[in-house]
Amino acid sequence: MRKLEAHLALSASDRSEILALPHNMRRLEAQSYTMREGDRPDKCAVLLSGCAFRHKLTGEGARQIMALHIPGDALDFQNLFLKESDHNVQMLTRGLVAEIPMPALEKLALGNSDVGRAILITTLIEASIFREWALNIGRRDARSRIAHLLCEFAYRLTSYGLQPSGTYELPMTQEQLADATGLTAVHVNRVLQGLQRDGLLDRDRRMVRFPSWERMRDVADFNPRYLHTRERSMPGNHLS
Amino acid sequence: MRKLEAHLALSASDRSEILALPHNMRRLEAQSYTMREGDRPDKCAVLLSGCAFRHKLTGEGARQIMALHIPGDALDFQNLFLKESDHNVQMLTRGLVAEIPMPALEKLALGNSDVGRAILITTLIEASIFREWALNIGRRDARSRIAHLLCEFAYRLTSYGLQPSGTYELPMTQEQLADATGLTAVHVNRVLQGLQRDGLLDRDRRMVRFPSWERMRDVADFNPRYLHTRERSMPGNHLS
DNA sequence: CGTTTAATTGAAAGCAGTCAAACTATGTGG
DNA sequence: CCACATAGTTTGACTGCTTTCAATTAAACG
Repeated sequence: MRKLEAHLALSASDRSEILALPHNMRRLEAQSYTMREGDRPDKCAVLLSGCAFRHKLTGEGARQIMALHIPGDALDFQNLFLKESDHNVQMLTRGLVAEIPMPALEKLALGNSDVGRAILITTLIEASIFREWALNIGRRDARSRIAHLLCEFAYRLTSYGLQPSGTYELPMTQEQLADATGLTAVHVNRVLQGLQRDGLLDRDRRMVRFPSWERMRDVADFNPRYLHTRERSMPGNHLS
Repeated sequence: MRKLEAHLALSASDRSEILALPHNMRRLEAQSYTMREGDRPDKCAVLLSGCAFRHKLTGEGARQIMALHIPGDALDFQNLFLKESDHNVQMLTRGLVAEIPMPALEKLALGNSDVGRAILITTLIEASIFREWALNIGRRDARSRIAHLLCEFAYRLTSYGLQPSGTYELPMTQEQLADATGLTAVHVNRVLQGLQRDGLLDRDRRMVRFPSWERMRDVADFNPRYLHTRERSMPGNHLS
């Protein structure tokens, strides 16, 4: 079920230990919070279906989204062992999560070195994504920023084998896209139209398609190295 | 020596295990690299003196700095267990580092759960800093961004007890400051002058002083929660 | 179907960037 | 110890990418 744990590091009977973790399922509506800044993290949600995002607010209320999450992602590894969450995690769509009590998870992380390593690696890859986003927001122009976000999402979806290839649904409003790229919704709209006009992007509602992955990758300045994807063959797609 | 390890979590005989790690000292010049994007990380540098910074480059060569490091920081926890570094770490000033072979460090991290927890917590706090920087770059104006950077550096210096209070040396050029805040050096210069004109900042070379910590904190929208500083009394300073 | 939410469009304003030159430290060699 | 070279800071004028503000249209929802 939560086998995504194992995706990042080899495991054997570790699987059973993970599956033996106490947990309870919860169905969540879009926009509902999994974690709020200031909360004491007492459980770790694992996304089984639906998408989520991670964000912070300035004192003036401006929002910055710093990560997107897809099914299989653990949402609260970032809060392990910390007393107080420093950011928010919210559902993008409705979905299903498994909530694991933090103490049980922490105990397993420390007790089983395979699991501990898998968790560390997962959190380090998340940190790598934060860094790439900082670069994206700080040093690329609007067009590249948005293209980069689209590429990352496409790549993560396909590399985890949930979708065949370059067409997918991006479950975000343009305002959320703006908050993820450090832009305004109005400008996101214009840039999206620009990409479309230049034949880099097809859109219909939330569905997006890249006529050419290579061209999109180039305008996005997208290099998947930072995702540290396992070097295993990725069947049925032409992404690289 | 590298007791900073222990700062973040209780340890006992763990200390000796850490001190027993094989390592060799190295004196590094300013600008020299500790780690380059694409490298296979085979050792972890721990900063004993001097400062360092972490950054990435876009395909066009623009640089984004995403973290600063002060003495006591381990520079390469972010690369533990990863095959290929996704970013660069470079010295800001000349300094001294202790290089620990990754395998030995990884072995200790997995074998000793106190050390493992300390390392996880440290990396999670670093991740939290990346998130705050994304917020800073994406959603604050130039003045707040720079003020925030100055506050973070001041706070981290004092909270680790290396400096008495609000006067310190920021060992960065304005160009580096620009790359850390997603601005240009020219604009950084103007904003710095603006802060000075408004009595928020005193400068002399690389020395900076805040006439009023509170006012600076306010323009910076600085809330140290994200640093997860241990809730212990911080003697001899008035920061909060 | 009416109501709310999201996407679009246009015009105007502004914050930050660009370019280029001048100035000031800092450092090195003679 | 001074002259030259280099790196970093400062200034001015101008440009432009993005934001703002407002209004309109389209889609989503119950």
